[in-house]
Amino acid sequence: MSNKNFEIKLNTPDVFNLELCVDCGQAFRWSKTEDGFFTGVVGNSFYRLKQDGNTIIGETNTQGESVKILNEYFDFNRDYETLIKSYATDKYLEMAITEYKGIRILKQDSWEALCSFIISQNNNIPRIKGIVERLCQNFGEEICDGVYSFPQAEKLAGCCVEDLGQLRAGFRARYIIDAAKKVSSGEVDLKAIKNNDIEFGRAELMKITGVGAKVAECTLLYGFAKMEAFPIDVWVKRIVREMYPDGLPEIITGSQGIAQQYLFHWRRNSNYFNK
DNA sequence: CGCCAGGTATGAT
DNA sequence: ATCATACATGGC
Repeated sequence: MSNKNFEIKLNTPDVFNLELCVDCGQAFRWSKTEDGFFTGVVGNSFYRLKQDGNTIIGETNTQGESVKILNEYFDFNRDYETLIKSYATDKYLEMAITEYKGIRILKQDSWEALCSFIISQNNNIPRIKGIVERLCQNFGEEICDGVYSFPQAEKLAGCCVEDLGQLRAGFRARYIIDAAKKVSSGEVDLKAIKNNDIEFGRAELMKITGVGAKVAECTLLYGFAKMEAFPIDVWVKRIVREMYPDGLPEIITGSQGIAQQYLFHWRRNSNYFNK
């Protein structure tokens, strides 16, 4: 590919860790290469990124505003330093942050997030990535050599379950199609979800077969940047039961989703739990 | 091989 | 309303 190189200087490098951001179970299109770069697709652009202290070294296939796009994607204007300071008053959040500082909630495409988290249900992360990759390979547009965009809802709306057989998505295939049909027809209005409160979004998304409370929360958090969304999966269930039997700490109110990401990753990966 | 995975739909109490 | 079970597939 004909690469365009760029650099991003981070104002607060201590609250950004590229590897943690793209590999903490919130996005499924990034992978690490032998040379320490992370490759992935944002919108219709392919990126190769590497963090070196306060610098992100980048390459992309498209001419354009990569820096601006990634500033938005990584949500660099959000003040994580202040947030993390307030979280540190809670014992367990403090432990999670100490070990995994640098996690941020990415601002992903709404439809991609919805579709990805439909696929995520009762599934494991490596396999989710595989299904998403096959979905892109089979139904997306080739944006550079062997790299495909995430397919539009309109494209999938015309598919039947058999058409998705190659994905090996199992029982989730019909859910993907139902979502594609309802989103492309406007029966589920993603723009309206963006512009309305979270309760509206919950009700709207749960019109889709295969979207329950958990997938709806994930979509609202990762696909609509609604930081008050709080997905409860098996790991968060565990941590609530073990650490917060009497309720979550008050300080996370308004940014529960961010706290959730730290706790999720910590509970799932930390040796503190002697996994 | 068996248990489990960033759950949800469905049907039975 | 709450609870049990099936669900496709494959990671570990």
